[in-house]
Amino acid sequence: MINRYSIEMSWWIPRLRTAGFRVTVPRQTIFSVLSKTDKHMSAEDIYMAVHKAYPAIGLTTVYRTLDLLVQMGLVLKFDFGDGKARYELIRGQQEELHHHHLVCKGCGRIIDYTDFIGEETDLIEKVEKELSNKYDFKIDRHIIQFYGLCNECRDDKK
Amino acid sequence: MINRYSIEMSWWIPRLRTAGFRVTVPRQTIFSVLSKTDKHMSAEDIYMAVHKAYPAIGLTTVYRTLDLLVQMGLVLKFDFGDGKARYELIRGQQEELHHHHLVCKGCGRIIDYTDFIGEETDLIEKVEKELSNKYDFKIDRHIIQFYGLCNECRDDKK
DNA sequence: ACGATAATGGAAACTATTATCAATAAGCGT
DNA sequence: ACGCTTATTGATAATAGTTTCCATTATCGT
Repeated sequence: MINRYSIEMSWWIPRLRTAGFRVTVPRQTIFSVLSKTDKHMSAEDIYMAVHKAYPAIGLTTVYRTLDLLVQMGLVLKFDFGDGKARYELIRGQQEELHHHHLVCKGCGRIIDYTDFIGEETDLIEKVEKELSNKYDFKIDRHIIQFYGLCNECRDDKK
Repeated sequence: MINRYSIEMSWWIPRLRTAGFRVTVPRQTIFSVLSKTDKHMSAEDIYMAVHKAYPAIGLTTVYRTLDLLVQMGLVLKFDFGDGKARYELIRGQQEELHHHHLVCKGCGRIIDYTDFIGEETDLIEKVEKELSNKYDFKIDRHIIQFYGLCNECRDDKK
């Protein structure tokens, strides 16, 4: 199995160029890894995946590239309370792709849920508008997360 | 100014005792600091405040005591994305004390808001119930946070 | 193909937090 | 009030994730 994360032209490359950044092998590889998973990978996870295809790419570059992608609004960075950041490619702004997270405190499993997302979004928008006015904030992001124990982790404790 | 965080008998002490824990000077001091602020203090912040009254109390003990208070459900631990945990005493479970957070990514200012808290709580409960069933989770906690820039931090960038 | 300079990689630095362990002190029975 | 048992403490060292430094490399406009 060679080069599972192959490099190809894709929509985000012009965005990099337009913003004045260079299109490099590490950047393309990291983006490719993110685009091919539905997991919530840590920097280390991404580093290891990238490492398989291009062993020369360093962990530092992974961190830098993730920061860049976050700055550019192509990637979301999450904290699920286990001490390491997780990254997720934004695939679109359509409602059906937007989701929030349900996290198991036992095993760290993360579930993307979309149930009630419409209702949540409506309320979020309302609250966001109110808070923006009242506290004179420019709000650009929100977090909704649920924490608990999944069935397996619950059974273990019994 | 002596002993700003003085020690007195309070409601949480029986709870410690009942749970089999000893009531120590560090624990009382740390609790007292938390009970006298509306800030969202980090472990270091708390350590420094505690240090003024009792210089002998170490940072390790602050961390341990905070963990204990979190385990006992007396304190909430938050992460606002700046790499250090923040702690907040739970003052009651009444609706008017429950709140969520609005965080400035510029200066780190944190605003407790209660606007629409009722509506949020209703929706949260509904979603929580649905997710619990669908994914067989026992959910015990949720996070709702808004991130943005406050007026000052926004002006700086212009 | 050339050159300016953005980007990279490895090592060291940094930061928040946790583990170790001998010394201390809370709270029991007396 | 006095010991005694053992939970708790505090200083130090260790850990983990992330960032900084800086000499080397590689992108891309010319």
